[in-house]
Amino acid sequence: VLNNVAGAQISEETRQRVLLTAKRLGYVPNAAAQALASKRSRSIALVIVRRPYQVATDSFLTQMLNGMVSAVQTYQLRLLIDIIEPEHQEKAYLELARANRVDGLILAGPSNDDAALQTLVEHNFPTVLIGELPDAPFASIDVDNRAAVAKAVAHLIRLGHRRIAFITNAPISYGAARERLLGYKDALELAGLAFDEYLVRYGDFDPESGYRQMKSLLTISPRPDSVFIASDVVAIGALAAMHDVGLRIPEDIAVVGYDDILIAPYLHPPLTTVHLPAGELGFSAVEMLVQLIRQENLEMLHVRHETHLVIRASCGANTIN
Amino acid sequence: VLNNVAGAQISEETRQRVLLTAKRLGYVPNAAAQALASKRSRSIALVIVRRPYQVATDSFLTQMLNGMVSAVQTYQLRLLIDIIEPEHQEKAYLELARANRVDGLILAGPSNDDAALQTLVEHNFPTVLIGELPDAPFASIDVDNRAAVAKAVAHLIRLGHRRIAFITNAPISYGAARERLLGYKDALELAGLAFDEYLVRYGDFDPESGYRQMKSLLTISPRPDSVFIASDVVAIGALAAMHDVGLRIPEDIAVVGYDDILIAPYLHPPLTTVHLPAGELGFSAVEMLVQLIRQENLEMLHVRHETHLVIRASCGANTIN
DNA sequence: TTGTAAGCGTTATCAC
DNA sequence: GTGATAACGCTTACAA
Repeated sequence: VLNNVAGAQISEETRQRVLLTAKRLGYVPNAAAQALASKRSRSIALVIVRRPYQVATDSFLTQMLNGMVSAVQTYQLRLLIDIIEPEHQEKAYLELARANRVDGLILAGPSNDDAALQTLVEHNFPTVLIGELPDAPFASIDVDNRAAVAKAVAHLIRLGHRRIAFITNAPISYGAARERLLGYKDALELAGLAFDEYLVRYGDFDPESGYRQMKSLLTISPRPDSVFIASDVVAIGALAAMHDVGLRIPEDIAVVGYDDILIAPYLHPPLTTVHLPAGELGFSAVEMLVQLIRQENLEMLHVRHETHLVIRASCGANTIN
Repeated sequence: VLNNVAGAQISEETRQRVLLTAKRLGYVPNAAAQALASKRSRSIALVIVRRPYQVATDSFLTQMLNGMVSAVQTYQLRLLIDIIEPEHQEKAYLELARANRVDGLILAGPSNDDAALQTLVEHNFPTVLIGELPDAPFASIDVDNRAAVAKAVAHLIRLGHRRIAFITNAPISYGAARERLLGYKDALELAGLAFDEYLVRYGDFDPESGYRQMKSLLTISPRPDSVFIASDVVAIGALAAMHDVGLRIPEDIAVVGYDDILIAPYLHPPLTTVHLPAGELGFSAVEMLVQLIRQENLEMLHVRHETHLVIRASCGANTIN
């Protein structure tokens, strides 16, 4: 009665009697016992492989988390969260899986060379990656980073910019950083502009890295006429660097970001940026994981969500994209 | 052997044999079984009572989360996270407790009139509140909001400001918002300045509310010469409103925020703000909860952390506090 | 120092 | 329709 089993062969009277008594007794099923007997913990884990302080600044992550929490609630699951440093990712999350503490895993930011991933595959443990990992046989959810950046950089070119600098969102060891850089190259090439390694800098998730790299870019002569920054959070630091030296945005230098975090419209100036559906990414990551757990067939092993460029004041002209 | 029991009366040889075989077999204890037998799930939950989108913008929350994750790792616990809308807070987290899914609860943002809190008390369930709740018999972790704001506003007064506006961090139904407003009044009173209800506006966690309330404040004539905003995130919106109408900060209007979120130094201009030790708050919330779970006596039922004013460009003169 | 058995609170299966 | 009983994989207490 309590579990609403499908093949219910129970008289309505008994049913009500059970329900009533359960309520009267304040009965709540014991989660551990359920998990033990059913071999399902009804919880999943979000594992973020990142330095903690880099998590703290990442409002994109928070938005994604919201989507996950929402999905988890609709599927009646619990969300466990773990943040582990890139160094000791060894088996940190393996224990979660092996101990059956969770039914599935959502991994954000692991790298290809992670040995633990291999173990996950061998045990056929339900896992969804945030961001694609080449050659990894995992379900993943992502956006087309390369195309999204190409489109945004093309916009800058269309506005007349020619010396377009680029700051990555993260070290180049991260797949997303590589993809975004490729998108930048694509756009340059398409416009017949030469790629200049010297206009590229490497951010590291936080504003401080953006500040530093932008300062470095500003020493170049002639100065870049615009800059694409592959993370809004990093862009916040870069903006500060430009303000520091009295540059006007976009008159002196145009800026385009990536992620469209919630404060992007409130920055000074409001930031033109590539919009990512953060919440939806989180939501569908959970959805995919649920299917995996239920052993249903996934229509798509790698889902890609749409992005679009949001034009605000930081890049000048209010052109339609 | 595996559990490293205290009264260990085991020959070193056997010990090694056990350890070795366990490793060879790839043995990992089943979490559910452990939880069932020991009546301890070794996990705790963080419950945030807030609209999801308001969580997404709140980088202060993220910083606190970091501290919690760190503490949870040192105590070998797991962290479950739940975000529930203020409306149906009814028993949402009660089930977590009653089902013994978690050993303890950290509650952020609940209000006094929450009936579920009462149940928690009755069942004597280990619970720590983020922020104090008057009359609630719960352990809590907080800062002295009132004194912190008073100090910051006093700083503005010392700089010569007289028409100091105030924007709350949240609706006044929140205790923290009330306390901070009281601190503002304290400072005014101490300086012999009249409190003017008309200079007070109510923020609502996000930048949009700050933008809106600041716009409203700017219609006042004569214009306020400064504004204290009881949340950096809300302040981001307020800054945008000031930029919109071409005000120079701090020349035309001085701004002081609250929280000292990680991007505060990178705002334009860098934001003077009350520093809260977000990570430490999170960390010690977990520590307190652990003591509660272990049934140890808490030295202090209500712990208050220190704050200090961080002077940056947004308030003008670079005075020592 | 080692071995044994009861019990934790469910689920799942099968007999009635 | 309903009731009984064996797992589930540990912890804990106690016997050897």
